[in-house]
Amino acid sequence: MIEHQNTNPQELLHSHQLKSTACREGILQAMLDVREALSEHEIRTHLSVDFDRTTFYRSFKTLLEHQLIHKIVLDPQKIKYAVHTHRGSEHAHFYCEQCDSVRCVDGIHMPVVPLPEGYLIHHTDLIIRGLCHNCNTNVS
Amino acid sequence: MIEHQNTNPQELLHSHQLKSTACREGILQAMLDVREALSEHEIRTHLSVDFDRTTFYRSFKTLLEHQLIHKIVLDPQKIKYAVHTHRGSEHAHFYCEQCDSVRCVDGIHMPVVPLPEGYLIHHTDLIIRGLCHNCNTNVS
DNA sequence: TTTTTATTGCAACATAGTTGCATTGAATCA
DNA sequence: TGATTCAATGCAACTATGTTGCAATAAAAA
Repeated sequence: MIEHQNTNPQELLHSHQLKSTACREGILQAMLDVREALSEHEIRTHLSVDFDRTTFYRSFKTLLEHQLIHKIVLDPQKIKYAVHTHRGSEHAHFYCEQCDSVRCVDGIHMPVVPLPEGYLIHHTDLIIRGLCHNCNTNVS
Repeated sequence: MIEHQNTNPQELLHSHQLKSTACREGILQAMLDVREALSEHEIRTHLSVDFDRTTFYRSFKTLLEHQLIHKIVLDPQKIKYAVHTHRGSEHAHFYCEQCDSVRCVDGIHMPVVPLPEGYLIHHTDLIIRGLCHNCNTNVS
């Protein structure tokens, strides 16, 4: 149930043949700490050191390419990143429209989509939008 | 199978109690002509008249709010819009990673997601990425 | 410890979208 | 038909999310 509990950023990076740099480590550490999908801004505020935006995005790109993290696109101005855990690569994401949190959702079998002849599927993204337990029950 | 064949932008707008303006009409006309989800740029090049970007985005916003169109977010820099047809509001989208086209996919039953107690679902987005028939069979 | 190669920071640029404010235009009223 | 009214438009400025080129720097290997 609990992923990467004993895994630190350095180990993660080295196991993927990636150099261990401050920015990459910071990004991974933030994600491992918070256990929710985080935006660039959220990661930035979580870190003590500051990095140039370019460095951040280059780190994201590297981590994405090597599948250490994945990206959840909620809106052009609302992007979140999360570490890849033991879950299958295909899983859904729940987005709470009130508290703005994104959580990975296990136990989903992606729908079998009846596409016309000749279509090839590479990947399927499933985003569920609504209210999380906390925001749904604590009605203001 | 063919939607909005005899529907023109003015009728669409009036039936939704919206003023018929040049920009709104243009956007809808482009979508009805092309029958694919279109980006702002694609709509812009399809139109003869030019509008300010602000006007475009305000028109999108209005059309979205009144559910005449819907938005498909593929990436922060890759956004498409499509007219709402007779399909149910919940349908999947197929994105071809080669030719960059987005098509609405019918006949999908959205997966029933086993969320923890207390969660409330408002909407589900399903995006399938891969190669369309044309790009898959016409291999270069 | 030196070398090599990848990472970093800076500047500049691109796309997608929003807000405030003055002006114009669409639809309604008389 | 013409005046009125409120919404839509255009402009300027700003935000978030990226990307690219280039020189300086740091990480890992020799």
